[in-house]
Amino acid sequence: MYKRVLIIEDDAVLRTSIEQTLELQNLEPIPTNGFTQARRLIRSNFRGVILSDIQMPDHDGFDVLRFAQSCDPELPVVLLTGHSDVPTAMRAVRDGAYEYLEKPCDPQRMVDVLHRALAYRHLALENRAMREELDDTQPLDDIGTLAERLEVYEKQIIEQELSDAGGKVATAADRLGIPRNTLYDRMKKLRLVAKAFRR
Amino acid sequence: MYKRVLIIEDDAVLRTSIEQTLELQNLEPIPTNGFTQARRLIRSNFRGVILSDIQMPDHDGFDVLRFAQSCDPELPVVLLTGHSDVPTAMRAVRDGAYEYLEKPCDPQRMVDVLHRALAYRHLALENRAMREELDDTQPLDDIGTLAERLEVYEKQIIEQELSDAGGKVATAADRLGIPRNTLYDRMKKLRLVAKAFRR
DNA sequence: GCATTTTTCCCGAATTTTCGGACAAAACTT
DNA sequence: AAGTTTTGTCCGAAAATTCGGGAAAAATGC
Repeated sequence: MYKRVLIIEDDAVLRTSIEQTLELQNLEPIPTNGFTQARRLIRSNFRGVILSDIQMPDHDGFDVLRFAQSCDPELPVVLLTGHSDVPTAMRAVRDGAYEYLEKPCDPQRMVDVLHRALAYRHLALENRAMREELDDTQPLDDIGTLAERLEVYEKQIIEQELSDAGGKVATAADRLGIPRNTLYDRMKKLRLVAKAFRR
Repeated sequence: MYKRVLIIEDDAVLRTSIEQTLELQNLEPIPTNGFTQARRLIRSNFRGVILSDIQMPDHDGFDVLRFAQSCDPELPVVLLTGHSDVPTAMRAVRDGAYEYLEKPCDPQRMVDVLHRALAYRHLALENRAMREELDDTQPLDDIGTLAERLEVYEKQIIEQELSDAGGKVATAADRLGIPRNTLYDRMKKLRLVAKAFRR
């Protein structure tokens, strides 16, 4: 499970306090003092979540939220808010923030929320990775004759074995249980050259 | 995105009120008056989340939570709690509840939380489905001669086409771009019988 | 630069696969 | 129940693939 929490908080005291709380709960805080510092860490494949103060001198929590959402709509942003700003925070939640926490907040509450956000993030990225893998294997349907469809697989298998053997046709043929010459025959038909697999 | 929310609430007035709130937000409430009634709807592939009162005459929210978790640890359970029970609810969250809502709660807050829970649920089930699909395509490695490995794929392709054609060998052969007799030849070699694909 | 390995191609025979024709049995129309 | 379609099987010739031997070209090692 993911553990990284990108903290965006200008108040050094509060930031350190949060850091300690998270460390005690076996999370990995990444402290930053504002949007500018955090910005370069926010990307679509960030394996963690964001915990940002909503009121800050240079940029506010909404800037963080907007930027994070633009990088990845499935990157959870938890907002820290003063009591007076609760209505604002609730609106932020409707705008895509994952959750808000009222300052000062119960540490246990904070880690509960962050754990949920991390679980969500984990699922979202795992999902994305699997989707990509599936896309690779999907386009093997519908069209073409049986022999044509099989050629796709044959090509994949031979490429795999050739790649494992570092382009050595002899060993690849061995692992495939066929004579060298036969593999050359197949390679010619599939327009494969051993050179492409040298390492 | 999923919309179903299984409501477990003994107070008919509150239940109806929640129902209306959810319907207005384009969600699909499934009202029940208690654990007994809800139990048969809770299963590992339930495409929605649970919203349960924590204090009820027959069984309490913990029974619901325990049962739901035993069916599926990734099935979110949101608990409704009176003000005095907040500490209990927070403990429940640590025990696996997705979130708690303090009664009487802001309707907007409720739908926000439910939406998050539904999004999580959606990801969790999608994930599971993809994992199964990937497991199917995985065992295509390492062992056997080239011809043997290809036979696995050939079998899959023919099975697929035969299944689509409802066991009609002629149409399957057509879709595969080979004569009927050839398909019979292949089927014999692969020990496939058309009967198994009739519907 | 020279020896050795490896790639790549060609040949031809043995084997396998393809595919059309034919046909009995089974299944379905009407 | 007769007629039509579909299934499943066998045959045999044409086509494709396999595979061992061989040999030139290219790459690699020393």
